[in-house]
Amino acid sequence: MPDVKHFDPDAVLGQVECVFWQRGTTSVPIADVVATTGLSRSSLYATFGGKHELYVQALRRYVEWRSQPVFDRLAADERGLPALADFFDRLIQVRCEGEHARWGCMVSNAHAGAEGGDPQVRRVLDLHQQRLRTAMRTALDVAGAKAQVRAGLDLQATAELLALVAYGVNLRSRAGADPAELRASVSAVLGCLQS
Amino acid sequence: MPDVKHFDPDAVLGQVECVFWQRGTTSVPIADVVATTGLSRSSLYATFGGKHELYVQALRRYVEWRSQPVFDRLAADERGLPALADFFDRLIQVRCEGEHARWGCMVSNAHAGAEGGDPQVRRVLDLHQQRLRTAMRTALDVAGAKAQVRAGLDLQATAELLALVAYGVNLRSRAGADPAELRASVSAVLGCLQS
DNA sequence: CCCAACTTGGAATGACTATTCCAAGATAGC
DNA sequence: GCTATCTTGGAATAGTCATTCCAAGTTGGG
Repeated sequence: MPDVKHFDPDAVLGQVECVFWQRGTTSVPIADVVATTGLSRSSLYATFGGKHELYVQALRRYVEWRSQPVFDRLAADERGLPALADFFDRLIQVRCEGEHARWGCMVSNAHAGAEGGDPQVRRVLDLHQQRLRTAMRTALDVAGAKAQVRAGLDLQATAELLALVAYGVNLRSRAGADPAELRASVSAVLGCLQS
Repeated sequence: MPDVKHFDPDAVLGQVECVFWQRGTTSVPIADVVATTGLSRSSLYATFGGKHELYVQALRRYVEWRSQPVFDRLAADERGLPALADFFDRLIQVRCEGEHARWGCMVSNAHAGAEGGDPQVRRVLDLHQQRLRTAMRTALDVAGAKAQVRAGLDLQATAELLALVAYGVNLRSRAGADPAELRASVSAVLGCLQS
């Protein structure tokens, strides 16, 4: 005989994700979350728990819904080096224009903020890093098999390097970096890998 | 006939810089700054203004005292590619061990936080980025003149790339990245540049 | 149609925050 | 040593924050 929820928890979590993504966690009062989602404090606390648990759930949603599909696309792209170029092109585009322009990456932002101190958050950050590196590595393996990259390259270290570059793009885009310059930097590193 | 200050403002600013560097700005109550510096609220406000102005001054101090000397050393190092390797070696070491281990870079941290929204902060961030890129470019020019790097390299884009890698190192080090992996990534990019 | 179980909105709470203010203390020139 | 002027410490203020609580409303099975 329980009453049913009058809203869609996952849709709400998506809105919360956007707020925290753009503005971080400490600078968003719970009142703003209430205003954004349209539901009341009671419903928020009853459904998601406190502010911190809400943030963690939003961060997890970001990794699963925003990052993972992009990583999957990269890993599934059989073109090798062009797949990597495509990944970075899309990344820079998302970071610099459109709905989420200049928001950076929610995971990158969490690295720098006080959120990173929390063990739960740290685990999500590590998961994200591992998945990104794995996707990079997969694409690099394809590129290696196609002899698109120089022989004798340390593919694992290169995968990690490309992940670092992605983090750099995320960071600088938030501060208003010129997308053309970012693209040139990516071209520089991908060009260097080329055989 | 004025009384003289009973403390050294610059030494105090150094302490404040460390607190904000490690913990960010929003998660540090002014009470903690008072406790760290040992002086009173009155003296803090009278000398530096409010919390935000204090943060900006600390950030500026960080750029001038922490970043700039490192950039200068890089730009003055006439070895070319080894100078860049040395820069990254020292960077990773500072970020992963010693007094400031896992603090990241105060400027990188500011990129991701809510601080980046402030125009004054943004200007410091851009200044830092420009100086870092310039130092990288200088070292790359030397490397180019010595024919240490591949011909036909876009040196400006490569300088920007290396800056992005540095930001990536700063970010990941804060989340506990393995210094050996970071070093391998740096080796990968520097190895690629080599002729 | 009724009722138990849940949701909801909004007010209330209590802790914490940045900032200001004032009386007391310290200084350096005269 | 005296005094004008600044510094200092701590209390006071006003605002904001996350969280809790309760009365009223809503649901769906019997």
